[in-house]
Amino acid sequence: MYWADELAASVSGPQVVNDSKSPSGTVHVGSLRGVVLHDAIHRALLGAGVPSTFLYGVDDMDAMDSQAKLTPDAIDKYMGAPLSRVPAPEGSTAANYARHFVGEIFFRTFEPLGIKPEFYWVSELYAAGKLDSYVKLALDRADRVRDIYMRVSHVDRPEIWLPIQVICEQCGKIGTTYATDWDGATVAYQCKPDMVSWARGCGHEGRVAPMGGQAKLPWNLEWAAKWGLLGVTVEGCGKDLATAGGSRDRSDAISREVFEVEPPRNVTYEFLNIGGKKMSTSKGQGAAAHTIAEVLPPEQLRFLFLRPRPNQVIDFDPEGDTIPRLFDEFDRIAAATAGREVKGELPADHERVFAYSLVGSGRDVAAAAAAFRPAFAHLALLLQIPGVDIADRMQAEKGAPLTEFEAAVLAERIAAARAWLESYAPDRARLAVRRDAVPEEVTALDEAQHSYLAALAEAAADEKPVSGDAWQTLIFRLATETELGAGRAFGALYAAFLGRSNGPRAGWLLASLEPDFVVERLRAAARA
RNA sequence: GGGCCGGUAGCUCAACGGUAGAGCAGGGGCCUUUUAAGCCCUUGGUUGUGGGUUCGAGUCCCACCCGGCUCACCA
Repeated sequence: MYWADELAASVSGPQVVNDSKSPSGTVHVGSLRGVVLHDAIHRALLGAGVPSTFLYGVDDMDAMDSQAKLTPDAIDKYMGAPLSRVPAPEGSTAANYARHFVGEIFFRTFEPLGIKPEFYWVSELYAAGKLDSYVKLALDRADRVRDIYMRVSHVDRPEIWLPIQVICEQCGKIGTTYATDWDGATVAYQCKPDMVSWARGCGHEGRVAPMGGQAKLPWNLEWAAKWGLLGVTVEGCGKDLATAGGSRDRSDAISREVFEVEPPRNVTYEFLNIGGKKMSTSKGQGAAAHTIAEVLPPEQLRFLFLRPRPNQVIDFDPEGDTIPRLFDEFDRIAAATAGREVKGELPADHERVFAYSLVGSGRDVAAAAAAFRPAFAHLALLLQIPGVDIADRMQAEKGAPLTEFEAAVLAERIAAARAWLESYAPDRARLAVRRDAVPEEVTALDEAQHSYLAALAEAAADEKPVSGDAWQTLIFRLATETELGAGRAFGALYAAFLGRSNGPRAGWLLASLEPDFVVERLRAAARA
């Protein structure tokens, strides 16, 4: 059984699925894995008749700790401040930094994927006082928290340490304060200049009631507090958090022992690597979620994450064959789901994988599976040939007019193929006329082919064919006259202009180039 | 050091415990005005190593070797 269905079959009662994101930097594709997985869980629950709510929270009370996106003068002022209080980058209309990066950019990728969670912002939960009871519990039971840190993770907190992070009343930073002395209503705190290396505190000291948004719980406690407050029953997390003695273990223990709430079911998921290496935000290119979304239509993007098991690493190399292969594999699974015979082995639950990859849970899976889908690589090549009516060609391939759905798929794939050709496609997928020089592949041609090129050059100079048809006729006529044969004649042409052994309909290709260039190249290639 | 994932054809990968497969690459074949941007055929394997469970193991268990990521400060 598919893992999400298995999970759905094993729970009882209404479920609350939660996922969250700390918005401190650019959001890359890997971040989408959790989103898609949680959506699949949510859909599996609903499909099994289990009432389910899907929540998505933004941890925007976290301290700003990435200066990559700040201007130099803003670094000093805002590093260490809660993300909800850091201004958005210049030019953005968003209310703050978190709203900009998550609200304006990341969330935009959700909708096309058919993912519609209920969004919430943690800073608002604090401001509304909804987490106050958890803050109080954590402070009252600080000794238990310290014990858990020690026992679960071997992290030693001094006795005066308190599980609370106060926002400095003077400089507004949260990453630089150290709180002590909980008296049941207020804590003392110091805003330390050297608390952390990445931000400088102002030195202010004071007492404050850590309620109503004046302070936040440290990460592990905040996580557990959200579970309690929102009644979360299922929440997966990346393997970095799920490691033994790591974040998840600490939060689970805090949930049970400090807040006395059973933690949610976990689904640990692996990372997505780019070209075998871990994703690097600094490298930028190819990693940002919204960039990949341009090259992969929603169904393929969902499929990317749903085809492998959650705990399997995904290697995504946009410059390799990952993208075309993803389309082909999707189409293969679709064909299998439609009951057609396919080559190769299928995953055990291919029809479930296919269904969950579709955008929108209400869709007719059988009809979607049976729909005509043009092969991605084929499309990418057709796009590069001058004068091809793709819609026409596709209709001919299918043998019937495209349905509205199929036309939409086609449009989606054309856009994706264009984007792919522009940014990631390897040279061998690109059809480029070698304008600079005669391709060296020409030297591999035999004497008959060289004479053919010479003969064609002279015939072309003489007859000046203009249309694709005229060129095509000429090409064939000479191939026959010289007894070279069409195959080898075309091979010679492709070598001379493209440096490859095959290519698009040669007549139309040559007709799309300047006549002088064509004749000159034919002559040069004949001599090569 | 702990955790997770992987090691299967030359390459990239697939395979509810039930005859080890696909794509690409390689080899062979198929065009007289063209979906050769295609199609057909084909070579290729001691599934990292050693044990164990089983009628049966790529798959489950144990140990080990190699590689990758991750955690161990913060979130």
